[in-house]
Amino acid sequence: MNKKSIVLQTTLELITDQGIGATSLSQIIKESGVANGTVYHHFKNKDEIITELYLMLTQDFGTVVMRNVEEGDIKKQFYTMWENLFHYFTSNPLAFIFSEQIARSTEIPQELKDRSRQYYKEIEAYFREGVSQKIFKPYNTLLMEELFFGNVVSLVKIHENEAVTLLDKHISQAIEISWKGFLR
Amino acid sequence: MNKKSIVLQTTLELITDQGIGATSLSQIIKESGVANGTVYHHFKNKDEIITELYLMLTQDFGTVVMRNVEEGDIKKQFYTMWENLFHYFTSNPLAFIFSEQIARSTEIPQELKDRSRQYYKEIEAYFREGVSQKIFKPYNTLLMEELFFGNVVSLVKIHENEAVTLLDKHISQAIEISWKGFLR
Amino acid sequence: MNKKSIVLQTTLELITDQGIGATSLSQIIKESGVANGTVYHHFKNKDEIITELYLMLTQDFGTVVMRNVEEGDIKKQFYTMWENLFHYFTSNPLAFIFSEQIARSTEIPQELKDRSRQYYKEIEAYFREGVSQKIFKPYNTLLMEELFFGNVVSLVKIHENEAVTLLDKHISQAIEISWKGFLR
Amino acid sequence: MNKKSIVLQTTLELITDQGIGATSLSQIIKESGVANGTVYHHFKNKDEIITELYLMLTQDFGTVVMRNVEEGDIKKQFYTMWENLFHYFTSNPLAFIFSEQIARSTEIPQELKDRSRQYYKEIEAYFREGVSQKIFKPYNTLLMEELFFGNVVSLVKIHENEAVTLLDKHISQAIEISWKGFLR
DNA sequence: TATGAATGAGTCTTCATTCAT
DNA sequence: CATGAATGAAGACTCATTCAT
Repeated sequence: MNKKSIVLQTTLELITDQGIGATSLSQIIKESGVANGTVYHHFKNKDEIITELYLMLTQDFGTVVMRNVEEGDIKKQFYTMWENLFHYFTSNPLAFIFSEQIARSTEIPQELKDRSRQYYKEIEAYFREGVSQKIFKPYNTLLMEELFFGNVVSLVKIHENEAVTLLDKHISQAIEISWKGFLR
Repeated sequence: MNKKSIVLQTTLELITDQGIGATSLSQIIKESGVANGTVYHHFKNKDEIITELYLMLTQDFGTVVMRNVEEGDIKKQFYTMWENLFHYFTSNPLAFIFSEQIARSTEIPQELKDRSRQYYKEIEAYFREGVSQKIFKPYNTLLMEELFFGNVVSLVKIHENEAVTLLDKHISQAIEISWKGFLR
Repeated sequence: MNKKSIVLQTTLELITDQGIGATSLSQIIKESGVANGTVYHHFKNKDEIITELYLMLTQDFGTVVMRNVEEGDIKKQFYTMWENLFHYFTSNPLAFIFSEQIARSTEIPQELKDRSRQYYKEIEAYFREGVSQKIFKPYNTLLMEELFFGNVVSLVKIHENEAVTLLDKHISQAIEISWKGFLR
Repeated sequence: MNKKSIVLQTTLELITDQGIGATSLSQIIKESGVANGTVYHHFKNKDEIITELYLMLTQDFGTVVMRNVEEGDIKKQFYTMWENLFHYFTSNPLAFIFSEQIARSTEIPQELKDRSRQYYKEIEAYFREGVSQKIFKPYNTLLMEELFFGNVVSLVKIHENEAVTLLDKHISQAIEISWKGFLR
């Protein structure tokens, strides 16, 4: 494992722990046991570490939502997509933090944000199909996407909250609530 | 307008603009035109400014959700609560930022967070009532609250997005989607 | 003597010794016994220290050349101006370094440079007068100024050179050479 | 063109642009596209690059002044020497920068400086001859050299100044002024 | 001959905070 | 109430240099 990977890994751990803003380069350096200059040999910037991490984490973001989504049953697809996104976020806490913290941040170049928004395209197509099949009511598509996404996020936040234990049935309930909202 | 108010006001503007983490005391001092020591005369800490601001903004947080919520019709209550929260957030962007950013922040004392979660109590009571009236399906109450809250947040985020213009019908659609999810 | 003056004085000494480029802020801090932040309380920048020093040193630059220059005898005026400039530079080594090092530097705002070039105006008027009195040959005025200035600089450089001792007669010789060049 | 030459060439360009002090090795490496270690393979030091460059540029320094200086007429020799030096500096801007910047710099070993001062010997001999021919007044020889040299430098500086266009007649005037100064 | 990973001292600067007035 | 001088730890980043390949 080379120094670059060590730096990335350390940064990932620190950020997951403390958030992006609270993580200083000095900390990354101290924690990773790598020399000051070594970091700057591999990364132009502190931001570049974040960016690279971001790309690493979100490169499969687009595909993950649609994984195992089989043609045909709209409802079944909904459940799969929902669970995909939920498990992606819970098993990649950093990806979650990133998508929540960075998505809106002005210090991330638009081009980068766009790349992570790619997956919306497929979700949008999904909702359009649901509407044309007369299963969903013809709501505004962007609205549907955002609410869908927001529902998953809500559940992930509950899951993150250490004071609460999330059971499978709660997940089922959440998906059910989410699903019912869009129906005719 | 006294110096203390000036500091608070300036801080509010800076934070709304840049977020909490990116706002330094030096910046507040420079922007407000108030002297270094004056800030420390009124506030023990940088954190105390944030805290005071937070309390100022959230003191009506609890009541706002339940404003004009008339006894009786569960559905009508739902719409009123939803709109209350939505308008509160859109007309108090800072309150929104706070509730989004601070919720997770480790630098805010639990006691403070709890205080802002006060209003949940009333929402919780509302959902319990809806369930007992057999209008809502008996989902987990915390789950219902969070999804309700998350739906409003989703719409506020769309509203914040400068590239999108949110029409009244979209708000209606969002509330409808939100409402339908909880039904039996 | 307040901290600001101490910083300026220390900087002056260090720069005279080592040149501008070789003088670091850390050095100034260590040498002056002033705290890190104190320097930045008084100066926005490292450059601002230099600039302030520059203005301090060059504010009398304009007047110094023409000091004690009595109306009438062109030749006598020449000798006075020459000696004025020479003594100014030798007794203000930093002013000399500045005018040599900074004059051309791109990091000094034009406005600042212009201010120090102010004194040229008076020298220019002098040469014009000498020409109209048919004492000087009608050379290009800018050329005369620059050569005059350059002659003084040459002598100052010899004076600075530790290996050489400059006698009064050498100064006289230099002025004489300088003077004769411009005659008809 | 081998890597060593590339490094030297790049360094030359950067220094001409920014001066010696402002030119870092990192910059040279970045600009030349040569690897880190490659530079250190060819040069022991950062200073060694400067030194080598300096020697490259100044190796003909001594001969250049005396080029085409024919035996006999002192005045004609003077004009030739003057023009030689002037054209050398204007066509080798870096050599000029070096001779101006390095002369004073403490980081250049005395031995190196001396080597560049070699050419003074010939000029010194020239002035001695002029004096013994009773054409020049018996001024101190070092003084004459420095003033002679300084005059050329003054003209080069005018030439460098982008705001001014230097005509042939100005050059003639400058040489004439310079020449007359030394006469009996 | 050429490469680039690795280093750590050093650079300028920002920050939250204290204290005497 | 209000000021601003003073502090020093910590921040991001640059630099010249070494070394294994």
